[in-house]
Amino acid sequence: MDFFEQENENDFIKGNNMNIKDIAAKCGVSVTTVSRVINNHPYVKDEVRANVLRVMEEERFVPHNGAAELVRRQSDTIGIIARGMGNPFFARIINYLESEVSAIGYTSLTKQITTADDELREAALFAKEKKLRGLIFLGGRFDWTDEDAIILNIPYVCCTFCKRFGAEDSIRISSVGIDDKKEAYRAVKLLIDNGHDRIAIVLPSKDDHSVSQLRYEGYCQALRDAGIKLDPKLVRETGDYKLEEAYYNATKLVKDGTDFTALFVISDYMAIATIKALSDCGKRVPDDVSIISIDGIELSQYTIPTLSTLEQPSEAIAKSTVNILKQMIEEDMEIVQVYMGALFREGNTIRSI
Amino acid sequence: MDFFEQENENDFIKGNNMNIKDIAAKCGVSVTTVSRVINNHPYVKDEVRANVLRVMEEERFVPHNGAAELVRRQSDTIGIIARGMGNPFFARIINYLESEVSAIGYTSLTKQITTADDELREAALFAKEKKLRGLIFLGGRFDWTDEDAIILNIPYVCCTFCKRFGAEDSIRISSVGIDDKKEAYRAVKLLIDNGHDRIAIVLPSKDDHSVSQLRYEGYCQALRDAGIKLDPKLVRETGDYKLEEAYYNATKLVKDGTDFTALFVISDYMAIATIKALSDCGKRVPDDVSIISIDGIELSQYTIPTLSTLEQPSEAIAKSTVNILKQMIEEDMEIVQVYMGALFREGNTIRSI
DNA sequence: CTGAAAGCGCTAACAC
DNA sequence: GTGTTAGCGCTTTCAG
Repeated sequence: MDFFEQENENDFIKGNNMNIKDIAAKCGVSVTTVSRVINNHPYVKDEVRANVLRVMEEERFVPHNGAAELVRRQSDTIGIIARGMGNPFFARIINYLESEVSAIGYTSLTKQITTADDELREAALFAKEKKLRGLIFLGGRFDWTDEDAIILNIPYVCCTFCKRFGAEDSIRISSVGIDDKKEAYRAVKLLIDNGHDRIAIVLPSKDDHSVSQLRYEGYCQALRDAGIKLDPKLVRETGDYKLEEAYYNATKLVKDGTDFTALFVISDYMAIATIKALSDCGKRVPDDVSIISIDGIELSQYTIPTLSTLEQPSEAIAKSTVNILKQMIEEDMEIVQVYMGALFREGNTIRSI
Repeated sequence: MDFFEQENENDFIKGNNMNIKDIAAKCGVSVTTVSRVINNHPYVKDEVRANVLRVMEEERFVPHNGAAELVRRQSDTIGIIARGMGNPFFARIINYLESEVSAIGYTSLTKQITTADDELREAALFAKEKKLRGLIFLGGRFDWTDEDAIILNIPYVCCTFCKRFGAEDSIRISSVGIDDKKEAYRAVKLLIDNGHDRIAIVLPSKDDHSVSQLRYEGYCQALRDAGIKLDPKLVRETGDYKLEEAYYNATKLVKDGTDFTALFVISDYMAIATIKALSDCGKRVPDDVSIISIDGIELSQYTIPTLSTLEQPSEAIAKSTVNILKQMIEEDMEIVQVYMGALFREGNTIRSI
């Protein structure tokens, strides 16, 4: 007994880098048996199983998953490719995605990429290097063709961005998210219904093949349907999703002397900077300028005044994304597109005129 | 020629899951040689190397790193254990850490854990399972003893939290961050120097063994040194780092009718909710209440009014963290503690009285 | 400069 | 129920 304790103590201290073989030896069984208990296979006598389990616990043994994956020639890992974690909306979605992935019994690996990276190429490398089973794209741009996508030989789902530009008719991708164009339409219509017709928009780009473009289309459509002529001076492109640029462009919008009474900002995050910019320019929200945006991040409830926004059902989106991917992996499910509705969260940034 | 093209096309389409052996065959060399060019070893004739490289490119071959790690019995991966990515401060630090890790030639794997998780246990599992070379703890609590830490048999450094509670005299951990107590002291002193002596504090906890506790100590010390008696009614513990709780507690502070003219909030993120709460209670910042906090997140520049805060040099902290870990891994460097100074970013939330 | 062969830690037939 | 054995894809001696 003393002997055993001593031995354990030593293993403990030296970091105990044992392998399945050592455990087998210690238990007086074969590696197969140990492997069986690790993987919860049947056909192991209860007492043997119990003993192996006990020894593994004692030795603080953790199997080397990588070796197992090598044999199985497949991992149980799902990759998440995220463009920009700076925006709290994405930070939150990533959280939901990760916990959902683990809930369905897979492991997740998140890779952040920058705007400059070629997401398809990065994804393909990531997938091959880590032998991923599936891929989730978050906040991407969509300018690839079926041809391009062929380098991804595993299932993938686009999260929070849907429509593909270019080959509109043959959309061969799965996606989950809100209908960006529709919700943007709804946001702008809300402003119009409140009597506004000089409605500016602050967005990264009109044609970057991301949600920004879709939301812009919604903006245009809403104006058109209301018989309001689109005034280019009211469209402000920031080039990216940064607060700094949003602030700068909103400031410029005011300084340019362009007349406007309402503002649609592409995302809550950027709206925060916009509100600040207006305030610094001496414009009151909503007395002088009404604001609405999309996303519904937690912070939108803490701006002054509280932001009126269309909230994305982020948890539901994440859950659905992961489940679809799971079905694509396990049951060869077909491509599907899921559109979820946003929820209007009324704040105090819209005034009727 | 036609034949080759056809062949390539097929590989391309079928996902081209080749291995080093296939490449070797295609090049008419041995796997060793291919391995050599993959790992940039010398002693490969230039033209052979060029040919192998070309074929790998053509086949879009990506070596299976996992198999290599298995042989080397070591990965080149550094793990990042993050408690709470919701706070933009952490989101940003993680970004810096990840890019710094890749800059020194390692790969990073980030694992998010919740407040409830036992970070040490999670870390130990993570380390063994992924055969990590080193570990970075972010935003953790520090209530472990040397005994506990023994289960980590790899180097690790704590990022943005330093001091350990409990065994104060034998600090056997590396850490990089600001001196939380000192900077909190500085923040509160700033309020005092502006004539305030009824200074409230909103913080997660007075004794949770996290930065919250350290910053609370700084608060107490500053009051003490100024001869101001600590009033328990001015101390508001939220229990966590959430906006909701910060809002609730700040509101309650006002509703309770406690007299105070200034407020020290433990983090910028929570300060945002606090400003909102005060505003909703009809208190003007800084006219009725002055506010200061610590962190210096980007958003702090977009609150109304602009938050006065002590900015953590997050990029420098991340760089230093990674470099220290690198030296610990590669050169068996000793434990070190690095304290960096925060920078006062003057906003408009402090008023002299 | 190049290759053959021996594993890394683990799983999965296949035999007993 | 249990053990033997042949690899998974790669690196690394050790001989040429």
